[in-house]
Amino acid sequence: MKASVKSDYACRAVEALALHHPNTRPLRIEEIATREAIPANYLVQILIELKSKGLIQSWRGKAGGYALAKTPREITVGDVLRAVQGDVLEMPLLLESRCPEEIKRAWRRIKEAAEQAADGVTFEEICAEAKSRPEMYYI
Amino acid sequence: MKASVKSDYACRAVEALALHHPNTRPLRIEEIATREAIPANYLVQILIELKSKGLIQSWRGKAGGYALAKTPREITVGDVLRAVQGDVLEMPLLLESRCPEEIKRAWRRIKEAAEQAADGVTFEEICAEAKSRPEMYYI
DNA sequence: AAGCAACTTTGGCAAGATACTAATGTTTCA
DNA sequence: TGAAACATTAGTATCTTGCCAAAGTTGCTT
Repeated sequence: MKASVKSDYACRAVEALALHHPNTRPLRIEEIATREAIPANYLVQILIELKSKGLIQSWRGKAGGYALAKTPREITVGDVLRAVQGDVLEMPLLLESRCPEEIKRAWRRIKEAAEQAADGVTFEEICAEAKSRPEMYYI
Repeated sequence: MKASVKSDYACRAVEALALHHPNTRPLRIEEIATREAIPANYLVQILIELKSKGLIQSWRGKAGGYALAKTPREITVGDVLRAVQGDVLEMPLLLESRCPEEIKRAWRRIKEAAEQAADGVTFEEICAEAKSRPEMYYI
């Protein structure tokens, strides 16, 4: 089981938007990409997914950009992972009939532990930590 | 983050050996492969890794095969995952300098939760569950 | 000492996933 | 109307996964 770069990018993008919150001016893709050192062309696709899951919203046109669709307190790392990769911990083998039930139970325990941990971290907390670090600049 | 088929095979192989424990006759690759419906040619490589990490032992020659190197109580799902994939939850992005510290902390919390869950499941428990299921046959 | 039955090692490989790039829309606003 | 932004789609190089298979090694048995 390995954490993907994409999931990391998604969390960092949401963090950038959360730090910007509740500023009314939306953040442009390029701004987020630059701040978080994410390839802009890739970030576009991630933002689309986050939007389709209702975590962020966007505006087109001249003064367009992105902003959170909820408060940072209402968004967890688990929400972001589910938006970007379907589930916090994907276990297709839980559907396999050849896997004995007792092994499946062990997998489920690990899956649920990871989910609880991910759902326990809100972006409000993440922002608080970011702001307490003196070397961090935010707007 | 997705659980691999390989990890599942590894757990099922160790379960087969644990159910056989403490019988002195070692289990042959083909026996394990048949019982757990694992491709034998792939299972070979998995067993080698489990052996190199000290979880199982083997004997060559005519009466050769595999057996646990410890008791089922001393082996956890976490041990098997670490043997087969290096870590319960691999997070190469924790080494990335571009990832802010507060996001890394969130990743670590998820990683540690998964590790604790995996380390909390011993193969003694798994065997107990297996033996309590009436449709399960073991020797 | 010969031979066989097992484990061991190595190499290869097809299919899919990952992490992008890029081109071309489409919408909004000045 | 045109520029600036988001949105969509296609392509793609690289890596990983999940295997197969062949050749090698060891130890027991006869």
